[in-house]
Amino acid sequence: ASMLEVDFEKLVKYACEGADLTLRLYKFLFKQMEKLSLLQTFKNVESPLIAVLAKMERQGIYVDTDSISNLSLKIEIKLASLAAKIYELAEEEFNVNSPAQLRQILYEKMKIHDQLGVKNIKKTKSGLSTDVQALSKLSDHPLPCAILKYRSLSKLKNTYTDRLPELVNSKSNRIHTSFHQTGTQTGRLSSSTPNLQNIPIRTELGKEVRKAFTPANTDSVIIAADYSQIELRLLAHLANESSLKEDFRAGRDIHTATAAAIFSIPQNMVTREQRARAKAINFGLIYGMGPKRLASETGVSMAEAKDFVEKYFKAYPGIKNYIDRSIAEAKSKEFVTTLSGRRRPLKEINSSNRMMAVNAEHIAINTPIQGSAADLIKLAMIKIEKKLEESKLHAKMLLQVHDELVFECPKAEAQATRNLIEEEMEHAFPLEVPIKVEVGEGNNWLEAH
DNA sequence: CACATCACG
DNA sequence: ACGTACGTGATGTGT
Repeated sequence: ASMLEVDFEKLVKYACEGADLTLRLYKFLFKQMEKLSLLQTFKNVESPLIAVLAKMERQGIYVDTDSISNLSLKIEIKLASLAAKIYELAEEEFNVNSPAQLRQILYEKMKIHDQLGVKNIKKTKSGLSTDVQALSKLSDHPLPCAILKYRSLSKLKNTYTDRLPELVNSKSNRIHTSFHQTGTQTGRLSSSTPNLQNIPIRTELGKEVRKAFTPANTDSVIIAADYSQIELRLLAHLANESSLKEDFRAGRDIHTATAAAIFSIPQNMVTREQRARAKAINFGLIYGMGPKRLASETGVSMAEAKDFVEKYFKAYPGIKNYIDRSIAEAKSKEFVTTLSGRRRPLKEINSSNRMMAVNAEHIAINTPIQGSAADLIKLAMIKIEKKLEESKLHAKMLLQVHDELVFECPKAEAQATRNLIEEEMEHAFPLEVPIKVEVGEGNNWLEAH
């Protein structure tokens, strides 16, 4: 029933109750925020962000449903022929989407892991895993190989190409996501119905999906602006690490610079493999990695991985110091904080359960970095929205994807808009390291990168 | 509703 | 001997 049909007396009671409870909640929660020193984050970041997000949700993003429906048809044909091939190889028909049935076929009926002599298949609670990591080890056999292709196609079709056209609003002809400010442990946003923060980009067919996100008319373009290495830059700032800061100030390729430092060689002598290993270390650090995971990521022995980490900490002593300080501080306070003062409780860090305590240590390293990056882009969003309004430019902010902002903008204003976005993102918050933003434009979201 | 899987940063 | 990095949301299966 519509609100207008409800009995007036009942409506009055309902509305007053809503107002009363909201006020009481406000008073209660305000005191809580005050106690936890969260007022700064609330006033400077979360509160002004509300209107920005509301505007983005209401604005929506245009999707070329014709091209995406075509993609669905294409995938459907490929899926049908892959399914036929899978049934032939398995010598029976079964539900390929069922991990349970798949496990039975691969490991019990055909024993493909034994055939190929593959040992280290990881287990889930219910038995041997059939996830992408496991099947990749078996991909010399045509059946797991076909299943991998089937999986990636059905994911693309079921989650994106079939679903997105259904979610186009018939009044606006656009897709309207919901952004959530309170859904994550770190201060990042999340996005749902649909989640527009996990639109494919890594595979060829995935890129086709991203190409369907276009301006609504030919007079406009999509602008995408990405923070470059934002988490490592924040690490350099938070840890106050001189060498890492200097690498960024000099505009060096950070993974190459790290490789040069670890292997004690000039930058121009760094091989692709050395750079890849340095990248894995840089990446792993942000997560609070251990040498075991590093060894498996880079394909070296445990001893070598330990050696890398040791050399890394020698090259960047500030990082080692920062990690030790962060964990010690987290243990004494039982919470960690970000640039804006956002906090994440971390009682588990003093747990007598070693697994839980170690996990909490990883969180203690990662959350200030990930959360500060979230603070930074939120501040940038608030400033950009304000500046766009003041400058009478017509660009619309459409999406935020953690280190990226997406806009739709009249072609005639594209250059001025790009300049504005870059300036505000790079100077959202003063840091000890330069912040770099890569801005691009195009006729779709993929081209804009 | 739990689980396994996989899309993204 | 064991497990084996941080943060999300959507889907299909199976109970």
